[in-house]
Amino acid sequence: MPAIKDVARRAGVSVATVSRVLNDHPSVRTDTRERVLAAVADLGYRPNAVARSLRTDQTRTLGLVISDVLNPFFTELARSVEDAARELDYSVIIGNADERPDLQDHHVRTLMDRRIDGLLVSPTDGGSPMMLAAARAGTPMVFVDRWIEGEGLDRVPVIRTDGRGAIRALVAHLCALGHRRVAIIAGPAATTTGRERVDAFRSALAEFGLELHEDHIGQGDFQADSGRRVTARFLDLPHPPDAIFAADNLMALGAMDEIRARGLRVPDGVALAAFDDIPWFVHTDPPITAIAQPTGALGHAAVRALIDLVEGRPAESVTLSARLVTRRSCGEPEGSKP
Amino acid sequence: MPAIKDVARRAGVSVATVSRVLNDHPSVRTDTRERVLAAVADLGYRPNAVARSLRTDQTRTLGLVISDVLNPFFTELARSVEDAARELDYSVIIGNADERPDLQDHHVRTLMDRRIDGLLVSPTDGGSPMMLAAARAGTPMVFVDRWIEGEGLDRVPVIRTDGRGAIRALVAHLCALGHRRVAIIAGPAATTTGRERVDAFRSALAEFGLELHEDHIGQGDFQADSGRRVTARFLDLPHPPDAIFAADNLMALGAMDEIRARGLRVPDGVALAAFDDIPWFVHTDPPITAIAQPTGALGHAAVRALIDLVEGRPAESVTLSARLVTRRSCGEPEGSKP
DNA sequence: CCTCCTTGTGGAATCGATTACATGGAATTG
DNA sequence: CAATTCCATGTAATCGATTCCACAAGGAGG
Repeated sequence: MPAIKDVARRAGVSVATVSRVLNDHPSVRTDTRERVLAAVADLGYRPNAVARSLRTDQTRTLGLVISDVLNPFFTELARSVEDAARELDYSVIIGNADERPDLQDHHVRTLMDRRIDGLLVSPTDGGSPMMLAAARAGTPMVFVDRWIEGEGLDRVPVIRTDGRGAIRALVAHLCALGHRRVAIIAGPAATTTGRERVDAFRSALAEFGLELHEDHIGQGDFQADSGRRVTARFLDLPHPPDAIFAADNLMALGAMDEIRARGLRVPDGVALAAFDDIPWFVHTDPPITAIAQPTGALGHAAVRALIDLVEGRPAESVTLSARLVTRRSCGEPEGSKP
Repeated sequence: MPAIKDVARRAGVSVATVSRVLNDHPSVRTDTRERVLAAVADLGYRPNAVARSLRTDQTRTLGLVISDVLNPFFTELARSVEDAARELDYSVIIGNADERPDLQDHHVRTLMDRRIDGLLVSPTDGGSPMMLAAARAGTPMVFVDRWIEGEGLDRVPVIRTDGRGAIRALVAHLCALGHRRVAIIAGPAATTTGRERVDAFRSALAEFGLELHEDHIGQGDFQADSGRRVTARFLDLPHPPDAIFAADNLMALGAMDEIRARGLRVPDGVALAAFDDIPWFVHTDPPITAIAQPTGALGHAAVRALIDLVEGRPAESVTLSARLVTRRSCGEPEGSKP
């Protein structure tokens, strides 16, 4: 693989001149520039990004650590992050934490070792030593979707969506359809989104004069299996709920599984709704009512904030709004009854 | 961020000694080693991977270029590749080509610029100049799932799954359930998997005395929308098929959509099956019969082959077998009739 | 006691780029 | 026409590691 000195030799100039041509520095005579460009083309030369990074102390690379690649919400997020970054000539390295704090730390560590310019994290868990270290070391850092608190982390912008409005709309929808005993499959209490969604749900219910009974809060871990388990517990209750809200898409799928395994139908046996909309919800039976996050906007905003930080500009937290997508899993949509 | 010379200063030794400790070279006195290690811990020093890569000419990084991150098959593949690589102390940088040759080339180029040690590709399209260049430059390279032909590419190992057996089983299953007019939603002819699946399907049908009519071959592009379009065309035929086989999961979803939009039911109105099994197929109505690839094994085998190449050992192509997962979308499973 | 080998360590070259500074020639100006 | 400025280019330092080579000290063997 040719290096800059090979190009220099072939063009009959010094490496400095080649470098100047490559970074289009103004003071290079046109004919020299052309000679260099010709040599570059002849040799198929491509600058070594490793060497360049060492010298300039920037990699034009962003790290993205997500909690679960297999969750369509996160792969959509990753995709939009990559799109946004590419437009600004940055690359993205994705690390999948698989909801495991140790893996999350592993990825943050290797990303830091690679001297990425900035870090985008959707943290799995509260206590991450490497992330604190990264923040303290002054690495530009932005949280997406979830965030954690900690010393030195209060300056980190958070790009997230506020589900309160949509959750309120969902509760209104459930009420309108006559559901009264509603339950929630919550996410891990260690995650902000886990806690928030329960809170929002509880207060929305209160507004409608309903109560969220302790028995009707199930602890899940954002994975399908936990949705199944929690739903089983709900359905075994002497007074089972008539509507279940899952705090993420995977747990909703698990819930659906369990409901169907018991020969119940959605929504007649029990209504179901989920946080995080995904393409597959259209195709399930029945299509699932869900709260959709503006994933694309989230990714773009996160990249913009991070690059602002990277390039020395201040960045601010952004909160977008989720919206309710009504389908048939809670009962017939309003307009469609005779 | 501390560099090796800071550690050296603090430990009162030269950088050479620090480097030796870090790479545990044997000839370092125990007490020196401890002094250095203490300095490393005190400063929270981490070696700069960029500098190390420049010097050693290896990045311990693999590139993975896939055709569509939003397709669960590929995200599962990416996940297993990352798992396998991590076990061998390699990182993975994923590039999403989005089924676009230009994006694929972009990713191959930036990965090469970063001097990754090896390249894993599931190519989108036949004519990729950068991939040919990479192969010619001697970059270790392995194809997964799909592959392309070309000068210099015949030495590239291919890690794939052979669907013939499973497709034969699927055809047998369809026949047993009384389907006779079967159709296929094919993938792009430019991809090997696109062509292969049609061929295998056609010859399996022939074995059972059935013919694959020209009208019953629809051209898709591995995206949901194309599945919908092709299915619409099938159902508008004077003699519409009574079973549809989609060459990938996304197109199957599109097909399901169209079928349902017309008020038809699966499998009574028309049977449906897909290549590539995904978790969601369990949850659709009805659950979809699919051909499952051993994705985890595929990823592991691909990484193993690539690292063999990287470390100078020879590597061979591997072909695994897919298997049929019978669910209810083609009719009641055999044993369940009274 | 001298030579030879081993062991532990430091000095300096090196990887491939970028960039401050030096330099020589042409152009501009008084 | 001499002095000054500017333009195009080259020389060399630098980034942070690894590693070859040199060298000093200490032990073994004759």
